[in-house]
Amino acid sequence: MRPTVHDIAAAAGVSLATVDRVLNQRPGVRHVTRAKVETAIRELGYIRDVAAANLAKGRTYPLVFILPASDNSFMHGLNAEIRQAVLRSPAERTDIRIIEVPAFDPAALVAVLEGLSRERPCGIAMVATDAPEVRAVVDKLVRERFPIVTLVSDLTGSLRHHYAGVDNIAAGRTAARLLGRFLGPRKGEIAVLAGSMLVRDHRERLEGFASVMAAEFPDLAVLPVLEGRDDPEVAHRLVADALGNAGIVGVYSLGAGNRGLIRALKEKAVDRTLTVIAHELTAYTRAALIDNTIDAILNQDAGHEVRSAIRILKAKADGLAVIDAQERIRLDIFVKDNLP
Amino acid sequence: MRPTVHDIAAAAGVSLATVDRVLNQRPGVRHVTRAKVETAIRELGYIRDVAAANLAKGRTYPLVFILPASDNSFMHGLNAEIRQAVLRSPAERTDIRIIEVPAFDPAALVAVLEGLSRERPCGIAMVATDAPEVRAVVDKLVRERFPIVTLVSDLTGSLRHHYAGVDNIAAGRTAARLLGRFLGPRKGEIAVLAGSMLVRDHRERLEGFASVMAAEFPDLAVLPVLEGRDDPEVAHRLVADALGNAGIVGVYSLGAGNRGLIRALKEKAVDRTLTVIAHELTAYTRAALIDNTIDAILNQDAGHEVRSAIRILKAKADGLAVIDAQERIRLDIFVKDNLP
DNA sequence: CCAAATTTGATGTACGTAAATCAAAAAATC
DNA sequence: GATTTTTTGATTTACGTACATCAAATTTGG
Repeated sequence: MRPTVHDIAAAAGVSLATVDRVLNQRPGVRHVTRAKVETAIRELGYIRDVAAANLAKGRTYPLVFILPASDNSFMHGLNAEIRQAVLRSPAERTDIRIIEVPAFDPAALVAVLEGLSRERPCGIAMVATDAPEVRAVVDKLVRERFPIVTLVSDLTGSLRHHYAGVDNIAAGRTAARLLGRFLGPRKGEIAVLAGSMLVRDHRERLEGFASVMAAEFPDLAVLPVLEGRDDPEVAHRLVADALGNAGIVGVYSLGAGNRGLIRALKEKAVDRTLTVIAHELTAYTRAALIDNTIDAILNQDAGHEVRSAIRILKAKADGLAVIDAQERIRLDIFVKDNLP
Repeated sequence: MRPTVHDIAAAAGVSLATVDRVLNQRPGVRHVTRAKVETAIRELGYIRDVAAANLAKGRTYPLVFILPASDNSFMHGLNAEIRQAVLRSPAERTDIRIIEVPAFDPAALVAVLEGLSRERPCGIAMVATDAPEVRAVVDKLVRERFPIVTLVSDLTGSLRHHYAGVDNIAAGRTAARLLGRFLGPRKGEIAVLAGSMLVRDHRERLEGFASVMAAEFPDLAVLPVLEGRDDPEVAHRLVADALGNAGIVGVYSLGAGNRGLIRALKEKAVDRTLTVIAHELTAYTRAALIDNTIDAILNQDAGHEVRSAIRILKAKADGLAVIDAQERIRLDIFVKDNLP
């Protein structure tokens, strides 16, 4: 049987009340007594029964998710996964609120974060916009002991406790490797379609992609990035235009707006053997993978990201450890044979 | 606030004791009364607080993991992950026991399962050996209300509640697709190294591999399977011999014993451009991926499989639902750029 | 209608922890 | 040494559920 507070009290030769004072860092305990209790805790290997404690406290975990108000499949999916988590709230003792902020707007994000400082949720998960002022508020909140995890898009250099998302540089590198290997001995040019180079994850994917391309596939030339603003219409136009260039042998789509990409490919490239790699598994990209318009899809599992963020925020709020391997967000690679 | 047993009692106009009798299926309640209580439960949307219930019951979950006594990296890793879970037992209220049985020995497995029928653990996770007599005991145990999940290797056609492992047919198909695409226009022969065709997961991988190869890559001929018995020495000999055939352009290693494969490749194929795809990420395959001896690794995450099996067995024991998406075991694809 | 059997209610204890109260003891201050 | 302050102990209640006991009410059988 694992030891209880009673065992600690007996071992330390103090009363239950004193043990409680030490455990919950209440005042009114001398240093020597505190030390005695802490020794007993260590020696008996006491671990607080979190379930019993939460029951006694009637504790819930008020969590806030901050998302950009972007109208693309991925953000919709992420939103849906959070709402799924809300349905599980009773069992998980969570109390989840979603706040949408204008996309690419650091000031708005900062304002929301400042507001939360007063509201005192027990954890914050946010899709970070990469800007110095955001970093500053995040660091301030972390110093005020708010657990914060970044979601999907990280805020490097900040004090955030954890990043629940994929390694985007590795994703770009992987895309380059697959594209390069799929193309084999062919020479030619590669079109890259991104959302915006102002978004950190897109920049990182491109960075990883370009570096592997340059180093390992010198026969393939990466063309200047097409910025489709994650909009299917814009993407369609840009790709359709680009495909006028007969030297293009491959396409890497590292952002959203794949619906436009797919349409352009079907119109313009029926007779050509383009190799195409895209990000994010949606109904559209899935269909395109099956009908061979796309050759591979790189994906991050939004459900895993949300569940992981919740687990981590709860653990941080309780000062508990997490299982690192469980919280690593993988880069899923799909070809038509391993679709879920 | 979510409703409690008290609310149910009040709503149904009965006492707490009666609600308790209904909830825990104790005798001594008339049909009409039972129906009243059940209606109240439904209408208030009552969900039992599992944490509080477990606290009151002093409940633990005695779980049994049955593994083959195979001496390969994957099984060692699986074993290690279970021991990690044992370390978390206090917090998770589990009580995990590992039983090793001789590999490929249905009779031994059946004997162990029969024994468990008396011991009454609240859940069983097993690496299944695919044999009719095993299926029969598993079905018998399921009918006796034991939660059972198969781990890594499934027992299709049985009544097991869940399979915590990858889709091996899809894995084989994926390997074929990657190999075929990596080889591009090259023609030649493909060597396949397996452990044993008596093991279901190996048979399935081969089946998936061969079908995609035949259907989509007619220029690549799959050679007869080399059965390396998951033994590095045997694998080394077989592969070294096979590489005498200059027509071989690719290798698919779908089992264990990759240490032998890698050694043979480094000795015999320095001057050749073989494309190699192997299963299971270990220290050896990882190194080989990095030094370009292997081109891609397909992997199943043993840690995820173990944690998933535990979650599912606990949920089944409590009659709770699971999050399906969370329990899907993915086929991880690693190239040198997305190694964890 | 009475006795026996069944069903229901009332109540208490327990699980491990949190949190509060009040009294008692010890330490610090003058 | 008396007084104030700080520290500690003892005890109680609560969280939501499980489970046991005993009494009371209701139903059933004869």
